[in-house]
Amino acid sequence: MSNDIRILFGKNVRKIRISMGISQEELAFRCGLHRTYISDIERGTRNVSLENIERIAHALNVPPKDLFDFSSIEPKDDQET
Amino acid sequence: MSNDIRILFGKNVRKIRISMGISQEELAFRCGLHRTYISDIERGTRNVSLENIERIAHALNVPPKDLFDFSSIEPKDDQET
DNA sequence: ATGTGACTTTAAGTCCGTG
DNA sequence: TCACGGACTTAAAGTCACA
Repeated sequence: MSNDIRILFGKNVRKIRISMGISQEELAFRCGLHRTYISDIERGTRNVSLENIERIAHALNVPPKDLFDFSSIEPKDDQET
Repeated sequence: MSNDIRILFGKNVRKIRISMGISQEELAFRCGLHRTYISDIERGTRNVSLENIERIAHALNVPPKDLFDFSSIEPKDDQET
């Protein structure tokens, strides 16, 4: 079910934001984006475009591709229990 | 000058497409997107959003984050004059 | 087989609010 | 501090004709 790149992307944003210890509002401010928009993104309800991906990545101090690293969210079902 | 994520993204799409030996038209078909839209993306004139990023990545048989791996395009010579 | 300007439709992104 | 809705403006999606 890889349909939801929006969901995975949002989870990554949230995870990194939380790890930085900042609020959605603070992240929004650092991105120059709207408070409610960040909320939407984290909940996977928005189809974010390239330039905003970059802005968010920059505000989170990570390269954009880190926001697409879903390995820690969607573990490889490799059956390594 | 990391402003141009559109450019870098487009270059990656093109690079991978070429390496697959397919045309823009063929890629467009595999993505379910329009031929001219792919052309625009590769030239960096479009601000592509998440779902189309995923479609393109899928059509190119790479994970989305590969399209954000700019290391081979923007070599790291940290000479930021 | 691709680049490009123009165009219409759809969704991105803003801003007001409430619980 | 955040989820979420409604209404709004701007930009992305998607298509075309022609170079």
